[in-house]
Amino acid sequence: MRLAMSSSSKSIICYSEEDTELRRGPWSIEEDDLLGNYIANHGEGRWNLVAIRAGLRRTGKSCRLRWLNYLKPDVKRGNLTSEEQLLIFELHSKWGNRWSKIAQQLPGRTDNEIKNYWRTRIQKQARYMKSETQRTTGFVEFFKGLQMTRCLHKAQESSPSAMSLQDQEIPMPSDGGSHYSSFGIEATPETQHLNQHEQNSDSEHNNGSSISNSESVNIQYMTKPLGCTTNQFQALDNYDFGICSYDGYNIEKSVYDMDSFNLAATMDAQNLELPVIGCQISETNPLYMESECSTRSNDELWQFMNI
DNA sequence: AATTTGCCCAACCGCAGTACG
DNA sequence: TCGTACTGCGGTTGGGCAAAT
Repeated sequence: MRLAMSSSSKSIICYSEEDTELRRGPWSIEEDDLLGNYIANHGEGRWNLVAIRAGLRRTGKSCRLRWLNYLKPDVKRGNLTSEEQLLIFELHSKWGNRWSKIAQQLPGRTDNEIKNYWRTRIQKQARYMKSETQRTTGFVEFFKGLQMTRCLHKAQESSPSAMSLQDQEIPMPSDGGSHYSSFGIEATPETQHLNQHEQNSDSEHNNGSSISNSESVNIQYMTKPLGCTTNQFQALDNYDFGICSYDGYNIEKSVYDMDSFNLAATMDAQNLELPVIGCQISETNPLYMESECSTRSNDELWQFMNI
């Protein structure tokens, strides 16, 4: 009789040598060795056979998962870089929860890892949105920021030379709009309001477990387009992407208690019209976007509003 | 020092698509 | 064509750990 035991109580399984009961829970070093050695000699695939022939009391699915998420040599460890975070954000806005597809664009990162990463940000966002003061502004402002992001991308794609966001600078008010000046985004009343809102949220949340200022909306960073160099992302290291989990409205209500979030009323209050097709660039200021783009997010937003 | 809370991550589950006999 | 097995994917769970209380 052998006793297989891990720190997880659920994975304590007693079995005799002839016992065929499948093991569950965390993998032991011995199991990792068995699987790794087998795949090194025979290759991947036919996971049920792998499990049997490697002498593992695991399902094929379990073996596959362990290999792909942990044992595979090119699996990258450690925190996601700012570039990776931004790429995930962008790809998620394009593809939604297609984690495996997103993971393909991030060499060495697994879909599980990306999914976990995103989920933690979703949770942060859910709590953020639940905050009474955020309820009337946070989501809408964030959504507008997201739309500006996309507009900037589209504008860059359509006219890269004219849209050199790094080189151009639009004069901005000395306060209120300072968050947006570095990317030449015009400080609309909404953005100024947002800025004020950020300042308010500092005092409201910094002394508790709620989202800190570093997790609140900062369009300066959100609007950073893809394709920027590494050093241009340095600031991102100090800015968690928590707020970027704009899909927070997809969160299951029973889990995140989003019942109280009256988005429809919020939209009405903010005169945010949805959906608006297209992305237009102001003639007088090429860097100012008529800020609504038709996006998947809009579709989801409508779905959310229909809940 | 003890307890609670929140975050992170590994692993499991269920489902859908595909391959194959 | 149908049934079964296998594979891959996205959603979910629960334990470990550190920070907060």
